[in-house]
Amino acid sequence: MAEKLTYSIAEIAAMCNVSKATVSRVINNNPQGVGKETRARVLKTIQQLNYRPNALARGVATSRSGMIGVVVPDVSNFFYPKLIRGITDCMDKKGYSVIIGNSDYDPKREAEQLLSMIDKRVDGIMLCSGVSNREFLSEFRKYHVPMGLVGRVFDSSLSDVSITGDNIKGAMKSAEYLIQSGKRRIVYAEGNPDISGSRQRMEGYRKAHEAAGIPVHEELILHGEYSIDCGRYMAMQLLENKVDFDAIMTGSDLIAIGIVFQLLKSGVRIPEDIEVIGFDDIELSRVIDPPLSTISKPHYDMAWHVADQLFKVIQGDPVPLPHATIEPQLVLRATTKKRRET
Amino acid sequence: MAEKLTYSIAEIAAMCNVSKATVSRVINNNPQGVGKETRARVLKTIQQLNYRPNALARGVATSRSGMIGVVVPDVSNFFYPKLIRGITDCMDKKGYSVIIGNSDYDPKREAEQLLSMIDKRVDGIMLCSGVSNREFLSEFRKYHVPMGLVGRVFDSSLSDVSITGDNIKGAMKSAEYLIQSGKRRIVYAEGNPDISGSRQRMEGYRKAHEAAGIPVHEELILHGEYSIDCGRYMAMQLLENKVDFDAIMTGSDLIAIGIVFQLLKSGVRIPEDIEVIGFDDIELSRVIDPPLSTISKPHYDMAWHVADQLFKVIQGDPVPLPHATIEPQLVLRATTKKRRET
DNA sequence: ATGAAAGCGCTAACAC
DNA sequence: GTGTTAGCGCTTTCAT
Repeated sequence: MAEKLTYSIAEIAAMCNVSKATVSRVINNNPQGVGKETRARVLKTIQQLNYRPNALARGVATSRSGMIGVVVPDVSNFFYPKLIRGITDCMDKKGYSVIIGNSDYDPKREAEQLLSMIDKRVDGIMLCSGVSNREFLSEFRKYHVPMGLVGRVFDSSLSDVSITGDNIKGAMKSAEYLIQSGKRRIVYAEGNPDISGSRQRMEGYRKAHEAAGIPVHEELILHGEYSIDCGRYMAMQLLENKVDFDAIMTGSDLIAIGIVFQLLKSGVRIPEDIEVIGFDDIELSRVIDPPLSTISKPHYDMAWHVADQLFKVIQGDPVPLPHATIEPQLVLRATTKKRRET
Repeated sequence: MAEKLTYSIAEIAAMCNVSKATVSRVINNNPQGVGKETRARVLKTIQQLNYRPNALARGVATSRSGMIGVVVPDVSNFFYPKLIRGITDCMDKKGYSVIIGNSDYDPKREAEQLLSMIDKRVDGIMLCSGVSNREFLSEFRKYHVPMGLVGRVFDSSLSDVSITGDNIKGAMKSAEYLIQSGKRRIVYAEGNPDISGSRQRMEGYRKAHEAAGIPVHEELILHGEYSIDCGRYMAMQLLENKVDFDAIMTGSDLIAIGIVFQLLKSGVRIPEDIEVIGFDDIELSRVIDPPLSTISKPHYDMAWHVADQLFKVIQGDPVPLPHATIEPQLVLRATTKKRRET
């Protein structure tokens, strides 16, 4: 029946013949300091009027907004939704709202998003696959906002909590597996080489070769972008240029999926002729046909974990292990041959 | 060098020997009322101190938060990220931040998200594939928050702007195409039958049959959930129960994709033996192999459009055509046979 | 061009 | 148990 947008604590107070303080106590479920009977009366008119406390006002009064910011490169990239869900699920449980922003891998946009969140006085920020350089990030720390990083490491001063997959080990596992299977000309297909993760995986690829005492052929190293279409294109190039290769590993499932589809289309049999191993284990990889063998990290859980840690930081609780790195697992599905356990 | 989290307008004012009002004028780029020289001075210390205006305080003063809320069933469902991107891209351009919430198709959770956004005093709400009943929605309208609906229609009083694909026509196109191809036993695989979109598509399926004067076989109508795994299961059931069918249409691409993969795996040839048509045209459908024939709506653009309209509502600008319904297109890819245009 | 002051809706001492 | 009061950081009207 209300004709107003929303009532204020003062109006409620007036209607109940109590002070604003009392109403405040009631809406905050403050057990102390308000009589059973008064509380009931206040509660009732709050109910009737559909009163909703103003979180903004509360925010300026307490300097805690009840919101946290999440910035990702692109919500609509297959990789990020699961991450976001991990964060929102965790924060939901804590009573926090989540503001989201896309950077499109552009440091300038990332900075804008971050700053806009500062303006909103978010209580914490989760930065996923950030592209900012350490100079900016260290500048940014001046705002003293609790900061969680997922998918990227820096010196620990640049974030309060973080988690990251061990890209080097992940890529090594992939390469080692293929090498042990007898492969000697393994294509390595990666996305943007400027991203730290790319460089680390590349390092893993090289290390595995080195350890096995077999040479790396530079012409087998491909760079493009993190997309299925790019994978398709890479596969076409490999075939067209009659490149000599006996296996493929990638820095991203999307690339691997594109490669698999394109190779299959060209009559290459997978895994009989060529084995392919992706990286990331996005949901898509499990549901496509053939299911992709890949390097797996528990994204959802990782994101949840950092969000949970970030919450502790916000609360001022101690966080014993703020910076975790988790070792990815090789998941063998249908794009690699079945073989006995070593 | 700052040791504070953030400065206030008062501090800036003091340091510059001006009043808060002047600083306020400067940070709001108010062209009037502040001398060139004073403005420069204020701007300089703002710069030096990395001052950032407090959007919360601004919000309580102006009763405009600069945020809009978006609620979807599940960010990590393949269907929603593109929608969200359309909204965030549009709102970003307007200078708005976006708060996001998941409902998991649960009216209770949806209500909680909506209410939480009211608390945050969002300037508008975009509800995607909402599951609230009209009672709640009409109750909710009491808060007078500009509301945009995407993917669902109600009487126009329940939202300020909306867009929706014509589910009936979409399903009819699908069914008509198959019928004209000579199919007489078309499986219809749908998700949750309680969702309005499901019912509408079902209606399209029946109407097409009716118009063609061919009977609907109830045993060909399947219900489950909107997922690939469910599609797989449905396909197995069809085969196991030796159901007699000659084509399949679905209410969701995810279901169709699951069906296609499973059928292929069981040796059914697609499209030679069985043709399959999905619904929605999510990105996934284009990139998998075989690419899925489906009913297409431009999600990203639809979302952007409603967001843009919502912005107008917020501004108080007139919105000539607040409620749009767009006709989906049949997109023929590899899960239907090539045939001459009719 | 600039300032003083009231007010937005709430919280948090402190007093009674 | 309840009220008073002084902020929180900003905008905005009205003087000057």
